[in-house]
Amino acid sequence: MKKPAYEQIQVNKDLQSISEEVLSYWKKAGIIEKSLTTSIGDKPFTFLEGPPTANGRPHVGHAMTRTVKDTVLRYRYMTGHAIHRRTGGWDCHGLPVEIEAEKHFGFKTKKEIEDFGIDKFNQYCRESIFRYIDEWMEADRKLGFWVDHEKAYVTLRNDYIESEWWALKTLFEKEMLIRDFKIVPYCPRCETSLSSHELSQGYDDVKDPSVYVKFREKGTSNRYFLAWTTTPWTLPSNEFIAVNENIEYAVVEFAGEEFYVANAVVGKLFGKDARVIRKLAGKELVGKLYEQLIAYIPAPDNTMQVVSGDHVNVEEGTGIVHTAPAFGAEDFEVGKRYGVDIINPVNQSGKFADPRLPWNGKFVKDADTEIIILLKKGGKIFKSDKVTHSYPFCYRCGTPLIYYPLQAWFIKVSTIRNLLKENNDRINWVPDHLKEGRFGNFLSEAKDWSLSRNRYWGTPLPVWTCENDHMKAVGSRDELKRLSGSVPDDLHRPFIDSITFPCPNCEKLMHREPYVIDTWFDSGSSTYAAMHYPFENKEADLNIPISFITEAIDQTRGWFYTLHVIGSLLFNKNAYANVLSIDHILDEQGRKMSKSKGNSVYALDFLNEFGADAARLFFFTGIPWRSKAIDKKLITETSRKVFGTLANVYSFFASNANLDGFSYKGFSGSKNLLDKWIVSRTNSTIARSAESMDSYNIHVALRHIEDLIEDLSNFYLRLSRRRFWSETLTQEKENAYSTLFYVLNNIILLLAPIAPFFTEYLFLKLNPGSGSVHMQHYPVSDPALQNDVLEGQVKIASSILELVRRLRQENSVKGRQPVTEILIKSNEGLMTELLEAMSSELNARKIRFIQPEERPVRRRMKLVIQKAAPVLKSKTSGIKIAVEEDDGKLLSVFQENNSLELFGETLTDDFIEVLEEPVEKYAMATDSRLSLEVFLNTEIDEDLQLEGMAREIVRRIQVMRKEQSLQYDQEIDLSMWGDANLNRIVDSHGEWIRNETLARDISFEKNLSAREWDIDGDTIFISIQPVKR
RNA sequence: GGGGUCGUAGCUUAGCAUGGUUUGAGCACCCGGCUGAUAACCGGGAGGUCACCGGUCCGAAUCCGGUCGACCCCA
Repeated sequence: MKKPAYEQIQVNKDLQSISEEVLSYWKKAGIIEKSLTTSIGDKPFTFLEGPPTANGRPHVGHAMTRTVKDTVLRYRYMTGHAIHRRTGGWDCHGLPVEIEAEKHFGFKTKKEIEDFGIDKFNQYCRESIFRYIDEWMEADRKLGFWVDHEKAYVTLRNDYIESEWWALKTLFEKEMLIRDFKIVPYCPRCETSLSSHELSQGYDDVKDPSVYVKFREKGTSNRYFLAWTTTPWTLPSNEFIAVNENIEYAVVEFAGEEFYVANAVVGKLFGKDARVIRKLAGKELVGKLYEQLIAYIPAPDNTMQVVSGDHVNVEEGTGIVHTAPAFGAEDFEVGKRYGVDIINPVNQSGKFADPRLPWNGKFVKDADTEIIILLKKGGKIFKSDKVTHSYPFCYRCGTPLIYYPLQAWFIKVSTIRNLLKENNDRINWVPDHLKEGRFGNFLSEAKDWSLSRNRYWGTPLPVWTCENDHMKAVGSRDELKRLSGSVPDDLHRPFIDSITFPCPNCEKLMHREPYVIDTWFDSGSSTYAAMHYPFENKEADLNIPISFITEAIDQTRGWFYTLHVIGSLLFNKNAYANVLSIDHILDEQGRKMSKSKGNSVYALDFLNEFGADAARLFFFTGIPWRSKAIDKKLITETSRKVFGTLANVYSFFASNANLDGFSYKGFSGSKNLLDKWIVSRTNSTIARSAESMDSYNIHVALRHIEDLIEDLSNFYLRLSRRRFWSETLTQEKENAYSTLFYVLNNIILLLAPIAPFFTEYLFLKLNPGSGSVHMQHYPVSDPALQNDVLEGQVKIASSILELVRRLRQENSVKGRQPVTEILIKSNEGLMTELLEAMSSELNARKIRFIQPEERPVRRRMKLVIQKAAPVLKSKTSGIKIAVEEDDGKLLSVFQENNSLELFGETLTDDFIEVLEEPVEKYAMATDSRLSLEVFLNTEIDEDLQLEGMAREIVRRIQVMRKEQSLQYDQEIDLSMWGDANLNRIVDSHGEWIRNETLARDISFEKNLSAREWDIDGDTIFISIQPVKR
């Protein structure tokens, strides 16, 4: 026997085993390598992987971003793009890694780390960051994420670090990288400052003291400046109080004392008892002096005065702001402006470290209460309370942050805001509101980037200084070697720390500034550092702007931002051209996933449960940039709908094609109208799908493809089935096969970027030995094959079918029972051929399009009782009878005059409604949208009934054939007997029955192997015997 | 406090840019049917103040303003 061309499949095979089968095929055939190293076109397209850190397990959100990346890349491959930089990347440095290491060793302070040894500590960090690398790889494999992991960039490599050194030196020489004293958000536990993006991740609501403090005006006995603070521990460091020159202030007498406050808050603070003595402008307060509040540490010269500050407002507090230059950015600026010494009794662990203070040694926040009690005793508190407000915490260790003066290195991002905005104009944001919204606003307010970290595991800052404070930035290993004579094998701390060299200016020994840099600078450098630019590769090889990046929404202020800043600074252009930002996946209850809640779903578990293709489909169900909850039912349902249907269609195709010995040799068109239609639908879907994919609306593409699958299965195939059953392989049947193949194959191609496993599986069944679906060209729509008129016609046709089905249902006329007549009223006619294609479904002797006036309806009037009765009173029932039993005469009067005189009453259309109902025998259904009306003649005469019975019998025989697993072309001997009028059925429809069931002849001989059937109350025995060949 | 996104049936949602008859689907539910793809499929039913209020307009789910609620970002 000839081997069938199309391998039959198990229709309900689970996706997981399909995946495994495909994975082993890919491996065996080297498909992945081929795809990574070749292309089917040379249009340029560049990708950049946003590097994760592999010290945590990949969860379902990672699976989603990776799916989006993969889908776009597969699509670009299929559209003839040569994809550059299709490699992975791993982010290695940073505080989170160090925190893990500290936990491991049980360290609580930096001193413990240093005593232990930075080399050993960093060695542990280096190992720990790849703790889950195997799980990441396995998840990527199962997900089908095709990137080159072997060429992945790794931010801890010397080459990567060296590129960053080049960048930092470049910035240093442009004076964009500077050292300054600044008040920074600072974690006293980690003993490091935090960048604004790190800061932003740690805000939380917290209860803090809310204290109104009385600063006594110098030279008065009872007049005070009233200031508000939530950080009492900063009060010993108070040096100024600030007012806004443009605000109106008042002097208020209250409980025997006088207070300066903003006029706007008088009522809020003092209630009705307040007596305003006088009002004055903020300007008049500036320069007034006051007495030091807490005098353990003497006030420096030039302090304890009222100063002016634009940041002061009346929305919170009193309009008078306590100013401690050591602990606030704006406060620090004031101190700088007045050139005063700073009172900073707090050490870098966040503890008071001044023996003059009674609370010396305490953590600042723990000293709050003691300070408040002290002030209360001194009568220096007006009011003390608690307030809940949002306060920053260390996003890793949870310690409350403090603002603290540190020497630090900055990139002066605030000076290039305009450049950042200009470059942003060149970026295509998806969704586009981010461009001007969240991202754009952030750029407009870009802050200087605090780059340095007093930590260990990170890219070392390549700046050396000498005791005369000369500075030297080093931009490469070679340069370092020239300067110092040696370069360590590992550029990390502590090895780099011991490298010194004489100052080019003063010959004094230069030491490296002891910092590592913000890890966000690492990942933001991937555009060039991943390629060891400029030491290897030219700028053109970097392909900046990168064509496409995508990550989750949180990267708007993270990686998207740092890439953009660095791209603007170093290359004066946008780092990427298209960026897709997706939202998070929530748990089944719609809650955010988090470690602390323990509700995280891990990528591998998710993939194992549903299969990669189902998971991937789910990621593109709904809008990717809107968060969505995991919905198990939805996942299985969508997957069944798409893959189950395609498997069924394929199975139908394969079994019939094999029977006929059909094999596909290209699509050359078909004259059959349904063929033309599904081909048209295919081509319009291709066009829509490609357009959506090009604009990164992958979910829209998927929706179009799903619609096509629905049309193929539930309309095209349903109506075309009979064409595949004819005896021999005619040209007409050949066309049907090649059409079905063409459509199915195109659907597989369209779906390939989204569901790589299942499509590969079916593609290879359809095209044995053809390598891989993922290396085919994405379909291109042919406008010549699109036919909008035809698509519109089929919409009407399918609506007619639905209406007829409904009518049959409502009138208990089975689908198999032929009817005499179906009448259709439609504004638009229907092509005859289309009608013919539908005829077996419609199952009517006659189908006729009619004019509006031919509609078999009768009009009659109805009295609207609710409205009429109150007016007509006792005449109501008489009029009701007259109107409703009208034989048409009254109606024609009413239609002519729009009113009717009856029993001395005038009935207008307020009271009378004209109804239409089908005349006897007919049932009516309408589709108002397409303005269709369908009438079904429900009268079944004996002749029709016999035919219906014949059909019922045929169906039973087909079931028996199937139960006996007969081949479709197996002939049978048939015998039947029972109480139905079998003789007459066989007389009139025997020939047809024999044809349909491949029965050689029909007998009425009783036979023990017969099966008993009940058909609408009649009992019939049927027996079939395969004919031996 | 500022900014952004969103609010349509029990759930998931389409439609909204370019306003136009009764806001479409799918799931779930109930009723019925089909059976040479069959753990598939079809028909019907019930379920909507399109968050609320106001404005523009002949006409608003759609445009404008405000309110409320959810989520996110910033301070």
